[in-house]
Amino acid sequence: MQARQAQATPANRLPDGARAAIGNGLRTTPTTRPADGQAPQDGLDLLDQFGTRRAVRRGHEFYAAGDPARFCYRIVSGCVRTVGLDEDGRRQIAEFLLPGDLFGFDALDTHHLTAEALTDTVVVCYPRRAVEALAEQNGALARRLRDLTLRSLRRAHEKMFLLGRKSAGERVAAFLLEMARRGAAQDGQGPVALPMTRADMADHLGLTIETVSRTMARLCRTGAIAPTRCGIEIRDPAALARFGAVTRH
Amino acid sequence: MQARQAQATPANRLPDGARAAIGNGLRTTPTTRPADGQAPQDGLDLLDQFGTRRAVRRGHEFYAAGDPARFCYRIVSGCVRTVGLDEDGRRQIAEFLLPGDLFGFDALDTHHLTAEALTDTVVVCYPRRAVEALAEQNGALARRLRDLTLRSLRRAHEKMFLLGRKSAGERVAAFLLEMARRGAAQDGQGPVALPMTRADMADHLGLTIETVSRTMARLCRTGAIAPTRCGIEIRDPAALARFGAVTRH
DNA sequence: CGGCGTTTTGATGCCAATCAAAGTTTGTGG
DNA sequence: CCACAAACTTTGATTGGCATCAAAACGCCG
Repeated sequence: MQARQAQATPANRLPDGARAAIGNGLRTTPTTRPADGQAPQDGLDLLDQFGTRRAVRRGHEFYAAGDPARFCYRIVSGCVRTVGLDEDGRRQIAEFLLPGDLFGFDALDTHHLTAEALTDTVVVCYPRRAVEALAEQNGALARRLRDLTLRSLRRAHEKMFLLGRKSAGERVAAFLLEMARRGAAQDGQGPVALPMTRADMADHLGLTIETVSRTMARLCRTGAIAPTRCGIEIRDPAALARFGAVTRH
Repeated sequence: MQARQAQATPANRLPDGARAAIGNGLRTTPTTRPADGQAPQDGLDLLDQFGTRRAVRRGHEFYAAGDPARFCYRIVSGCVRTVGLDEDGRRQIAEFLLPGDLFGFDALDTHHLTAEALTDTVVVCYPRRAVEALAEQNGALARRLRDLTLRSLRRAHEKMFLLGRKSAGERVAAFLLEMARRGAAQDGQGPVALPMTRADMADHLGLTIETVSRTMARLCRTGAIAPTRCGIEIRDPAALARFGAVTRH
């Protein structure tokens, strides 16, 4: 795969907004969302008054499994992983979170996963007490929080399907397409930032690093994707979607 | 699929005209929980006034993936599975639900899984509109519903770990221990009902029927469990918990 | 440049899938 | 109540996909 495509750095080098402009000054000012005069339709807007900005360096954790759940977060920039670990050191990454995503809301009294910054990350941080208190009184917010959790649950079910029933090829292809979609990819084509390591992908997809690497190499050879400096570029979304389906069986 | 449908449409509306013919011989008495004078600490108690009893025969479905979410359910007796299916016919069973369990609450506008009765089942059935309306006004109920979903999410994450990182032996052992725990087993010993088929277990654990069967046979040979008429008996919970750990690697 | 962590690539092995068939249980109809 | 068909389960033989082991190539940062 080291075919090192010459055109590796065209003008469109910025698209991974995920990792652009991260570590600049961390203020702790009460955050207000991108100013817009619209009415607070989204119950989550209510939280903003309690939010404080916080920067976390790559590799550091927001909270660990078992910690009392004191804060919830919204990502401003950067990338986060939620990790489950077992006594043998086996790891399962539940989700990768990108700018705009919320995390830490999936807790009862304590967190059951660990949340770590994949890259230098800036978040808005909400005290859980405030969230709960507000939700108690405000139906819209409560509703919104439940929706959030329901969506998360739906994704988890899809992931269970992926892990239980899909081949390595399908898993990798599905993952790349998901990242493309979430990375605000235009029409499914174009560059996709992959700020995580192969080990992270492997632990997310229930595979080994070697299998992930081999599978991506194969995808490159078929021309469905091409490697870029810090991610890939999707050349043929349809081929990518078909992949695994052909390999399997 | 078998004929077994008494097309009678009783007094109360059935959820879905298409598949309406689910319940036969169903009374529609307003349900009250086992009478107890205690205050309604549990927000869910509020729902009882809206609940109606309904019987569904084995193999029939409560709702299908894609259906508008009109009802939620609590199991009185019987057993239910929530199923995800893909175009190739591959199946993933998200959960088995037992008496006392709730299901159908994990929906936004439509259900994304199918819910089917594993055995003849009796449920209490709550109109979703009523649930939502009540939750909008009642913070305790809203909170309770979110907790419910959060617990479900936590289980889903554990299942992702199981599917992504555990061996066949560990999966089967974990499943049996879980069923034992949920079946109100005394101290983890004793009989465990397994109302589902091997195919169901396989589709829940991301394995094949043959592998499930072989693994259980091995567990029987080691004396950790023993077969019973319609399930198993756990003879040695510790050995069961160790199983897979020794086999793996 | 040189050390180190990550990624790629290759060789080999093993667990679980697949293929196949016998054995058992369940349900149906005579 | 029995006979038979269909579905489910078990067991065996074989294959194959992914893990594991191993080492080279690459990229990063001091």
